[in-house]
Amino acid sequence: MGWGIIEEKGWRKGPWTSEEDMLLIEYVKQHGEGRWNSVARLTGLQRNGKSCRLRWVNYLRPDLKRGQITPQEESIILELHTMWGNRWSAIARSLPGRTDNEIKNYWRTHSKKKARNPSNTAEKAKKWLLKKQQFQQQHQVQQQQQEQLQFNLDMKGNMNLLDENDHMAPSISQETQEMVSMYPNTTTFEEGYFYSILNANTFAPNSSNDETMWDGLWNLDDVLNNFSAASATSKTTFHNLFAPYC
DNA sequence: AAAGGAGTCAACCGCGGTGGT
DNA sequence: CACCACCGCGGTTGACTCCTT
Repeated sequence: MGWGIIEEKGWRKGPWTSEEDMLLIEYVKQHGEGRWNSVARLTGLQRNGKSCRLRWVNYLRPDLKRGQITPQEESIILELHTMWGNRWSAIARSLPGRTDNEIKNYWRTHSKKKARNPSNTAEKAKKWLLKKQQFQQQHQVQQQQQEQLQFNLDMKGNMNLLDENDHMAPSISQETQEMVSMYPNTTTFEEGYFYSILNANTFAPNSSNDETMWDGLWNLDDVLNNFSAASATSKTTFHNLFAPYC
């Protein structure tokens, strides 16, 4: 690729030096982000606009988060990639402090691991979303029937009617009934479903001992971390993510 | 300890979109 | 409308580091 060389138009290529970084930071301080092609002219930096923008966006920006991707971020990346595919910049916008390049690299690294691993995360995610849809449909039917029941009760003013109508319980799947009845405090699909798999172990953990962090996402420990350990942030994040698609 | 392979990350390239002239 | 410059995005590459044998 020719690292550290001067190309024909006079632009430097390859790794950035600390001096170059300082020049670029100073430029952004004075002029703000953008107009990257002016950087060379105004600072004497021998880098083209593209290179400057990339360096700033991926490395020098002060709001960048350093360090490893957290399990929460990991779960968001997984879900968003399931929905949006390789739209790294869109995914990055949902993860403050992370860059598209970082997420892309992370995904590639972990998808390589997954390629060698027989368990299929994408399939699991699809199943998960499908179950969510089924749950929502069934829950909607249930709610409608409950509203109808309440309406009847109100009309007749007879509370005893409740018992008589018990046999008319909505015909939801056994799985969903369990989910709702066993975890009455759950108010969302995510909570109910993940609590349910804690018991039912729907996605049986892969027997391989060498599971990666990526696969670990679907293991119960992470389910607990993400949804049941009073992680309001996590729940809110998921609600925000899914709300536009519901 | 050394060599080779695997993993990680920064940076480049090409392409398409957008806005100005 | 056409052209051009700029910008942003996704794919890819290569250097460096870590791990395994």
